[in-house]
Amino acid sequence: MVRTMPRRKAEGAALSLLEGALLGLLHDEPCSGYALRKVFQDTPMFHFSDSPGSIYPALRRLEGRGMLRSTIEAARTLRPRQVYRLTREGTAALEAWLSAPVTRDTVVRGLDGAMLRFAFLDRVLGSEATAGFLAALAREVAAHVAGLERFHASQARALPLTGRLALESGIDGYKARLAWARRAARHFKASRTGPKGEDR
Amino acid sequence: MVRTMPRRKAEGAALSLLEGALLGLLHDEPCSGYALRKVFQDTPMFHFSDSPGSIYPALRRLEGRGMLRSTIEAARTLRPRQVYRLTREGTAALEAWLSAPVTRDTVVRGLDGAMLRFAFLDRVLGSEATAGFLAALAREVAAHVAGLERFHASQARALPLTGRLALESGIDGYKARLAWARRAARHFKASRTGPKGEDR
DNA sequence: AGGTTCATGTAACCCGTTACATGATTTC
DNA sequence: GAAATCATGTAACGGGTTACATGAACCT
Repeated sequence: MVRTMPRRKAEGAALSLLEGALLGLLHDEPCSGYALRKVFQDTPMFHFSDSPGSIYPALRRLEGRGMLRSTIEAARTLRPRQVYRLTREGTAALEAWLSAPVTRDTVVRGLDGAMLRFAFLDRVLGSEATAGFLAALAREVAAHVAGLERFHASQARALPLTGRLALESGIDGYKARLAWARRAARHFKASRTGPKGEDR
Repeated sequence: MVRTMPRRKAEGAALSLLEGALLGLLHDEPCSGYALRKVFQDTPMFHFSDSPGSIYPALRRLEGRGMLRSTIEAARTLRPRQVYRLTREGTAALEAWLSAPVTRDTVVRGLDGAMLRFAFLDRVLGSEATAGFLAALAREVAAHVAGLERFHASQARALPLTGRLALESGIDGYKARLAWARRAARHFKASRTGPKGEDR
């Protein structure tokens, strides 16, 4: 009676943040799992676990899904490195992930995913798409801020002090992101470049 | 760098964010799983999944750990509500979770957990502890901002444009949180109250 | 010779999400 | 009497974290 449907395993094959980050980094340049780990270790921007238990399985999964191909390099040196590179499908998946529309949900679920996508956008999809992304992000963040402020206006006195302050903190954070998005849009337009094609 | 903590090896039984949120809400007032779900649904501050698949199992787990006790309030209406309330151990666990020191890790792992804890702090631990929390948070966030700015200064020109902008966005966000924490500390001191609740 | 870095993995657990499922009660 | 809401659950899955494990190479 339990249907055990194919789950949401549809063709979309949405990427997790970690998977998106891996594909994005590998788009910039092919490298080994260890090198990716290092990036996570000493890059303060996006904190994924730098432990092998997350990266290696994720790489395997992506390879299993046909998005990555790995070749063992440095065969002579007895310290083999397994270097991963994007396949066409991998590139397609990355592009799909990056071009997913910025919706209310993107904002509500926290901006981390949006910022991660942004960090890869121009090199994969070009400046046009990046500008569009920023515009959409600004729009949605502004809408969310408005919503939060409505909530604040109507509920503030019903909330306990710390609850109210915590809410205000959230509003402040989103406002900062909004200001940034607008500034980045200007800043970004200043240096228009075509989509860099480094693949192959 | 700094290794993370031994996690939940011992009886300490660290709480997940969801569990902390549930205990915090139930500390304010006992209620049913459905009511908690509603809170998650229409409170924009902290978005947990409002689906039953997360809340009910979590409540069960907490009950199994002796932190909650549930009573069925069906009475006349033939629609039984299972009302959860904190036990002494639950209160203790909540207090322990809230009094965990604010460390570098607290900040690096994203401020969501910190803000969630803050939202419950004064009603559980009183204003003294809340003030201390804000001070510690400001200290750690300031340190993290400094670290990010060092990284920015040294790496900015090595980063691609969007990468650099994303980093700056992160810095902006933390700065907003820092300003908030300092403001909240003042604001908060303005209305000192003793720890609310039945501890007297 | 011994510690650190390079480099890759496995095993177990936890738990959040999605989807499925049920049935009573209120509301239009 | 249909739709929405109240109210509670289970099954299955994915995947991130922790911890354990191995071994070569490099530096001192």
